[in-house]
Amino acid sequence: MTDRVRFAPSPTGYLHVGSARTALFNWLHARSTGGTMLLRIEDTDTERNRPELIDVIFRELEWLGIDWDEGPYFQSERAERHRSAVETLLADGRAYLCDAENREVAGSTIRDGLAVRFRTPDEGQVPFTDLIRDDVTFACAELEDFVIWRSNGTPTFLLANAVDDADMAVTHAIRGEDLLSSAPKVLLILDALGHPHPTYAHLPLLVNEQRKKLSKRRDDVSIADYRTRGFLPEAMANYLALLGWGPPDDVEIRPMQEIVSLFHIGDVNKSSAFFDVKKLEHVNATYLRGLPVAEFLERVDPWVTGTDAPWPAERFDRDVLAAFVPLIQEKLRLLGDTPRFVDFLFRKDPALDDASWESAMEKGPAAREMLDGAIAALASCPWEPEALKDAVNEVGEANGLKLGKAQAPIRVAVTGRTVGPPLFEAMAQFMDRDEVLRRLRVARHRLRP
RNA sequence: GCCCCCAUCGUCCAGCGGCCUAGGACGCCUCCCUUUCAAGGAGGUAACACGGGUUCGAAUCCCGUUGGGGGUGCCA
Repeated sequence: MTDRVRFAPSPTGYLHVGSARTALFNWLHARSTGGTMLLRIEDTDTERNRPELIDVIFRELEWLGIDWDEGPYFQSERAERHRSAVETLLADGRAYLCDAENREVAGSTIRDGLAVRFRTPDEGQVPFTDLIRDDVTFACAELEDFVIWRSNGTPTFLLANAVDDADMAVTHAIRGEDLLSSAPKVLLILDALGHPHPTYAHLPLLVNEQRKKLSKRRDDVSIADYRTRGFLPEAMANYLALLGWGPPDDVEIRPMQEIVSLFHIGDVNKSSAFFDVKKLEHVNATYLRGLPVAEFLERVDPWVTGTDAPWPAERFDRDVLAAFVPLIQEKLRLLGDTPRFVDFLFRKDPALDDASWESAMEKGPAAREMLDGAIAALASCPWEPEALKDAVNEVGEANGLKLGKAQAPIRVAVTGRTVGPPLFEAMAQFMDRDEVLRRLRVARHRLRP
């Protein structure tokens, strides 16, 4: 029999990085063992459910490249199974009805307005094997009688989880460590119902800089946010796979297919991991650099054709961008970095960056002389990168400046920023002489006298 | 409080009794390259929480201490 795993999110918020990592590790286990990945929506909490988020969660999983073989199943559609399991437990005396004050009420069938609690044994142990943590044991005496059925007529997570895992023949429950202490309760239900136990694997938690469990409320962790900031899904998934696990050969950035073939759930480590955006960015930059131009253009499209693009839509030229990409691709960390590297091509006037102007023009050396000199020199020199470079360099030398310093005022005048593409290539291949001269004059005018 | 889990560079990962004067990656620093920024190249910084055992030998096994985290809901 092949392994059957499930990712079982509850639709109470957007998919966040912790859940995505759990989904990914389930998926990795399924794909690396030839098993089956199920998707189950645990929507038993009618108070908190946000049904409109279900499709969003599906889309984020797909975006990450996480697919599933069965489902989605919805716990809310399995109420009869849950109810009959509770009736069985009630009839067997393994559970009891109780009122709002938690007082036991006589009766052996579910009744409106009453909750049902599982009667935990007074003594004994609940040992279980965890693929990541080895043997874990809880004493029954430590387990209070817990609610399995709410007074509003819905099952709790503990009951639904046990029944569904049994019905769906789930063999491996791979989930976050925050659920570790709920395992013995589920196991007790499974035993009382006569069902086998799945094997557990509790993943180390993802934590913030305070080493607290990542929380949707206080931490910026929505997968959607990372997507809109310009992270590539393959970079995101690759990085997520590195949290709690590492390849035996230390090659961290690699195709997911290779990770699948190297992954073993038992190799996952036990301690919590900090989600490090800096490293994520590095991974992303590496993937960005490796993208063929055509592919890059496709991926970056939302950032350059969207309404947020810092230029009038009618001035944007895809062919120009396509030709320009090789000049900047290796400089980007996020897709979202692209606009500010290319905006000067698609605007009438460059978007002047205050800090850049300040450093290159105000306190930078000899900005006036450089602009004046460049305006004169570039008026007649051959319009090609080397000639432009030589011309600017000559003006610089005349003012005692090396090229690095000399080009700064020109760069800011033409592109609006001190950081950008190779200047002379950009000018020679993507702008004409008149436009460059015009921008130099405009900048010079601002600098008067 | 009680229960459970965890403990190697700032961070992530490797290490599964000798190959460890602890390795890789991110970050940071220095230098080289250089038309900015990157990229690339060469270096550097930096860790086995502590105390006891076990063993010829411990980062690796055991116990304890300390520290951190999770749980303790008619949330999941």
